[in-house]
Amino acid sequence: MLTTKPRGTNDIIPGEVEKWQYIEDVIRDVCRIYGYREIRTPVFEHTELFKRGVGETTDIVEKEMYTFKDRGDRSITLRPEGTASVVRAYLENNLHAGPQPVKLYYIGPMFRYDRPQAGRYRQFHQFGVEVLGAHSAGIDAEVMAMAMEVYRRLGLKDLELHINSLGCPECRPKFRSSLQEFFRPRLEEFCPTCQDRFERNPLRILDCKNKKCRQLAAGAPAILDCLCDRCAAFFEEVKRHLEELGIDYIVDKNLVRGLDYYTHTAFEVMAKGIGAQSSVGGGGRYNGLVEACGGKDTPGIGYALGLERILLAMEQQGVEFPPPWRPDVFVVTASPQAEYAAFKLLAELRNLGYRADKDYNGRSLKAQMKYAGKLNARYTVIIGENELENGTAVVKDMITGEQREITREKIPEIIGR
RNA sequence: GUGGAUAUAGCUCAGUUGGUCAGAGCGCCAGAUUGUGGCUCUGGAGGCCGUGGGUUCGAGUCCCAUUAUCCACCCCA
Repeated sequence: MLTTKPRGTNDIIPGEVEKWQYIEDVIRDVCRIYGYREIRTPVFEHTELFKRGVGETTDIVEKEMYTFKDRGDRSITLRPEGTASVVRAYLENNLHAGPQPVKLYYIGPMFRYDRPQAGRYRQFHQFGVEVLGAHSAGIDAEVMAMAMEVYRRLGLKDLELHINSLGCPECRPKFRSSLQEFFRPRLEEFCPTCQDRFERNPLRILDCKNKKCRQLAAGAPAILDCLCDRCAAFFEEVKRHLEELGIDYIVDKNLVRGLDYYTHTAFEVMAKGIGAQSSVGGGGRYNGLVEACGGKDTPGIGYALGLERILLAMEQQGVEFPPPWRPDVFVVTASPQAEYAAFKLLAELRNLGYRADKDYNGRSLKAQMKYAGKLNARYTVIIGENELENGTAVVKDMITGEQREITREKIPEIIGR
């Protein structure tokens, strides 16, 4: 127990963490270019926020939240996703009082009590963006374009962008009831889950993975056929914007986001070959959410991707990562008397900005060289009794094996930069 | 929450139908005549064979439970 991490969590250790840093760097670059600014919210919130913001009927709220009472008897929940917190922060910090829209992004850990499997963990990491205070097809397309740009820069290929429209509070209820009419005659034949969904959330029956349900739902009315004129026009505009950018998409009428807050655009990005959990990101418009959280009627759209899944996909596709860390210089002592001189030289090299290191385990010269080789040091600088007397050092190129004795001030001339 | 598979040194794994079965490779540490890495050779450290019961004269090797991991369902990132 003492040496075992909690189920579904992961250590990201040196060698691995560099990949994460690389991905995060790419993400932050894209955010800068697109005008999104970072927001950091607490990893835990009042439970009520997620119940409201994510939806009482969702699996997340019903069975996946890490909820506990703190010492003040408040119900606290580790965030299962990012949108609710961002909306809360938008309201609490009066970001709606500034210029609109507000374009935000976040990167950080999320928590869901789920059974772990490939690409799914109890603590996982998401990058997400939220745009509050804008309702236009252009911004919807921008969010999707930005997501695709992140994937592109990371070198991911063969991704599919699925899009759909969920309508608005005007046309959704009509669609909902026509769906129910369609399902009602053969309701008993659906899986228990879908029967349960029938009243609470008939839209979700559309993306049930159960074969039988899929067959039964085959001829179901499509939301796209039930959209009101304004919603239909908006969806066309979104598609037109994507086309202008040359972004391929697949209209997927079975793509749904279950909650009432979700409106209009919904999208999801799929990757093959990373296991059953093939979604590497998804998002959509939520024009009802801010109001549901106690604010004024404010349009919003967001998107999130899972860093673990991105990493899986990158590794599966054989994407090259930047080379790992290595010292520029490794300072070696050829005699115990040289210890202080070596220690001081090390400090000087670091002051000059070199990635420099030395041995601290009292190793022999040979072992120090071996160690430097293991660390993949570019150069070694050796100081022994001779060099102490002469005020010099031996600089050795660890790739060519060449070495020469020079005065210590000239070391930068040899090793460059 | 449901189902399947797996659990032997830091890592990847061997261990036959229960009776020297506690091993190999890699990694780690140290040497190969006294100031030098990457190749080679030699040696060393390191395992309560996931944990707890049971069967047996005797169990990594069979049975049960438990925990963890992996994969899938559900759902999602």
